[in-house]
Amino acid sequence: MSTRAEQKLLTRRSLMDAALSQLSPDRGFGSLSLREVAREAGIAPTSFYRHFADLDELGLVLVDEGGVALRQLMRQARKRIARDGSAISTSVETFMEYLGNNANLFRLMLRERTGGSKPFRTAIKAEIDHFVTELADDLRRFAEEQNKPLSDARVVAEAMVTLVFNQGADALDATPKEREDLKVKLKTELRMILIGSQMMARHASIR
Amino acid sequence: MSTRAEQKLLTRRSLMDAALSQLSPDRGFGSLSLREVAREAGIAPTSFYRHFADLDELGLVLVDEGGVALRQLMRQARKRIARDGSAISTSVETFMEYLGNNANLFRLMLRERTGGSKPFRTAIKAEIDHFVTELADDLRRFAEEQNKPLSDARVVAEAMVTLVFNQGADALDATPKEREDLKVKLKTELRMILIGSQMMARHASIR
DNA sequence: TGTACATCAGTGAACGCGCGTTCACTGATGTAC
DNA sequence: TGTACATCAGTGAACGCGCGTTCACTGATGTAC
Repeated sequence: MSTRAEQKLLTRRSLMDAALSQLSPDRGFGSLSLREVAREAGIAPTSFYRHFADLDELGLVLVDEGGVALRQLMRQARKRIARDGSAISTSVETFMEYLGNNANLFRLMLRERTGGSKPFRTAIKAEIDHFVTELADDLRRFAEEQNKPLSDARVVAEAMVTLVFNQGADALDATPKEREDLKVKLKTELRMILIGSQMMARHASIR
Repeated sequence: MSTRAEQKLLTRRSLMDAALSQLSPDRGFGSLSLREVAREAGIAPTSFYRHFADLDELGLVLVDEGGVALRQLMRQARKRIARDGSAISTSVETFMEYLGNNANLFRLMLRERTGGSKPFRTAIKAEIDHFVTELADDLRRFAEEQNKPLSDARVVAEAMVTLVFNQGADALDATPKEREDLKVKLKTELRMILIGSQMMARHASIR
């Protein structure tokens, strides 16, 4: 690749990192300004337009990155579960680890999921939907392997993802100690759903 | 009450309603402007200061109103459950009804819970925490009446509230048909948690 | 009840500020021959 | 390899805009006597 093109990619990266770095518990993507992001990235405001049509376009690229992170997370979790067993505990640990390493990326996904503009919400919903679908598949496979049938695997997956994401949002702003408590709570919640779903499947098949 | 004081309260109400009316799936409280709200309320921007120190102060009053709505909701649900039974189904129906009648008030509570400024998040968390505590009490009482012990009633209540609020946020932007599907899904999720918690309590007491 | 004064919700002009966006430009990098 | 030209990432000045906030004001309502 040529020097000029490489440099351009680096600047683009700076802009994306600058946007991410300005996110915080107090500030959502919607409160960023183009000039602020350019300033943080160390370029003139006008140069922003060499890379993105507007802030939203940059944001959508970040959402894509968030989706990639989610898929990595899922792969990692599967690998660890295959090795260590204990699906729920391992998944929660893996999720929290990813959360810590990509705090602002997840902040974006967690917050704009409800707060952002239409294209944002749509894009994030698509990423999460994909995640839910994969999780539902895993749950069905697990259920079959262990011969413990599940009722409404997709609903189970959705509920789990909702709980994980919400506790995740809380964990982002929590102290390490609180974070441990959140993990314990989250594992309990997921276990309840799983057991409940298994019981419902049993009763349904008896009747 | 004097005419002047009455008029002042009416204007104050107009400002709060104006702020609420500007909320939408696309626009959070953070994107409102004082001038916009004053315009919508039909007064000069400068008159705003006769009623609130700034927009955040108005927002916090709205959060208080949201808390009142939540407590009403809970009372209403209890009354109906006492009459109709079917705690989960009745609660979900009552919640969705309230959601429809106070859409923007709930939008505020649901969104600023994660997206807003510190005082906002704190205020909303306090309201939700209160709600969770009451729900946990109800769950324990129910469990005792029916002689079906529950494990971790508070965790159950938190999980339920998280799921209800999240589906609620989705329901706000959904068509009536989608809303019915959401209700069914939500009831299934709540049942899973309840059954799961009962099973966990049984196993814990056996051991 | 009538009068003189106090209160205060609402006003309109004015301010400085950061914003997004346009434009014509510069000068280093890349390309054709 | 050397030269002439093309590309294009980054620039700085300039624009109009809506914003939050201040200020001295107005005039209807309220109060004291």
